[in-house]
Parts: sequence; C-alpha cells; structure tokens
Amino acid sequence: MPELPEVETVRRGLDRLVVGRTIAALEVFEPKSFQVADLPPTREETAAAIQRHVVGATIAAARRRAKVLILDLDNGFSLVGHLKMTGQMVVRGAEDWGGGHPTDSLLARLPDRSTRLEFRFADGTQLFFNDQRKFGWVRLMATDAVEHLPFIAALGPEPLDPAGLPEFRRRIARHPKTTVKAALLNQEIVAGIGNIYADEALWAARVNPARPVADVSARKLRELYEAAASVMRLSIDLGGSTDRNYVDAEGNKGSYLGFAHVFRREGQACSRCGATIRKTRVAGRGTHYCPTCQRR
DNA sequence: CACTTGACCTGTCCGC
DNA sequence: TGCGGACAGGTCAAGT
Repeated sequence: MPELPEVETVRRGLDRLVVGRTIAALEVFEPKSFQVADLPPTREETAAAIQRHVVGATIAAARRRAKVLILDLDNGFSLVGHLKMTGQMVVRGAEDWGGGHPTDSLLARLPDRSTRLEFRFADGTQLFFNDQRKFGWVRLMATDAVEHLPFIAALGPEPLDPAGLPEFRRRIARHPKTTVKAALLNQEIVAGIGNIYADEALWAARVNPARPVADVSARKLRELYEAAASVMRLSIDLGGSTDRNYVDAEGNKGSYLGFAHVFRREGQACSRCGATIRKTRVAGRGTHYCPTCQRR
C-alpha cells in the first residue's frame, strides 16, 4: 500500500495530531511489529526499553524519508516506522472518544484485530499502529543512528526533489538490463515510488514498463522522473491512494485512484488515445499500461 | 554479479 | 454456500 504520497499524508497528520504530545504508555499487541535496535526481541528487554526511552518522552517531530516514517522523541531516541502493504497510523483524539465517532467508523472500533501497537498519550489521545499482514514495523533507536540504517543510507533521490535528477540518471544507468519498471521500484535508484505511481508515471511519460533501461533515452528518463513527481504531488493533494486498506492519520481514505489513468483500469479506454488498458506482469508485479501510447 | 522468484502474513475475490 | 487458488500497495533472502 503506502507509497510516498500516502506516507507523506500520514506524516502531515501525525505532525498535526501527535507532535508535542507526551507518551504515557505503549502497548505491544504483536511483538513482531515492535523492535528495539541492537536488542534481541526478548519481551523483558523490550518492555524495559519502552519504560526507559518511550514512556515519558514527548514527540518532537514527524519526519519522512521515502516510505519511512520517523517520529523523533525529545530524549535522543526515535520511532522509525514502515507501513509496508497494509500498515496504518491512526490517531484518536481525547476530545473524540466516548461516543464522538459514528459507531461504524474505523476510529470507533479501535483497537481491532489488526491493531499491533497502541500509544497512549498523557492527554488521553491514542495512536494506533494497525497492520493486517504484519509486514510493517516500528523500531525504537537513537535518533543519530536513523540516517545510518543501511537501507536508509542506500536510498536514491526522491522525485519530489528536482535536484535529484542527475543522481537518478547515474543510478539507473548502472542497471541497463533491468526493465524500467523494476528500476522505478528499486528504492536505491529512486526512492518512494511503488507499484501505483510506477505505472502512472510510465503512462504519463509514454514509456513501456517492460523496456530495458538501456533502451530508454536520457530525455525519456528525465520525463519519467518529472512524471513521477507530478503524479505524486497530485496524489498528496488528494490524500493519497486507497485501494483497500490505506487511511490517513484521521482514518480518512485517499482519492487519487479516481484520477489514475492506468492503475486498476484494465479493460477501460485510455484517456489519451482510447485504446484498451492492459494488465500484465512485469518485475513480478501487476502492471497496467496503454499498449498504444506506451508501445515503446 | 544482476536480476527474478519466493517468503513473509492476512484477507478478499473469483471460478468451480 | 463452500473451497481452492490467485492476488494484493513492499521489501528481503534465496535461487538462477
């Protein structure tokens, strides 16, 4: 699920809803979802680390790098989170609980079967980490160490940064034989793009997803990078894409998919040329494209 | 070495 | 309606 626009939308919500609040308790329903850096996942040690470094700390900032969320605490530690496919970070405010939500709303039902972590703040606000498939995680670690995490240090430029274009070109050029779609999904080449925005950017730049990188011109690569930025900017404006699970920090769905040109639109007419959108498999992922506009 | 495939989990949808 | 199988927005490790 969450790609850069969804994670950025969540980050903005957390910035508004939990920054400045003090953590009173953290309940771990699923041990696998909460890790402490440099500690084996022993229940006792995890509980001790929570008591020492999480309880009593105040959230100082909500940051994002690619698809990674970073909540900095005011004590030199950070909570680093990845939502993977089905993760959610949802906040229920103190002013709302006790019947403030319609009984059919997501917020009213939490915690539910998919709730893996629950943070309770001193003012009664709650932050839930829900994750149906348990692929996501939240990790407690020193703030100084975050940028040195190997997978974070290796990330490529983000399309929203126009200055990253030369670096993107250098990095993608090292993979001449891979398909251009696989390259867009490789976070070490360009960071933050997932399956939805890869397909949308390829459509916008009129590039066939299965083309080898070596066959894509330098001009097309620039168009791709800029197209990725455009689709992701639009998506952020629309609150991201909700296919099934995704919601923002307030439990709201995103509406980008209503504006998507190819993703999940197989069988429909291409908005540019009228040809029928196809779905195939590229780089092991469901891939949507227009066989006419994206012939090459 | 570089790229592709399976695994991690749970849930849903589709065809028989 | 029940059941098996494919598939799902991400990323690793293992395999070719």
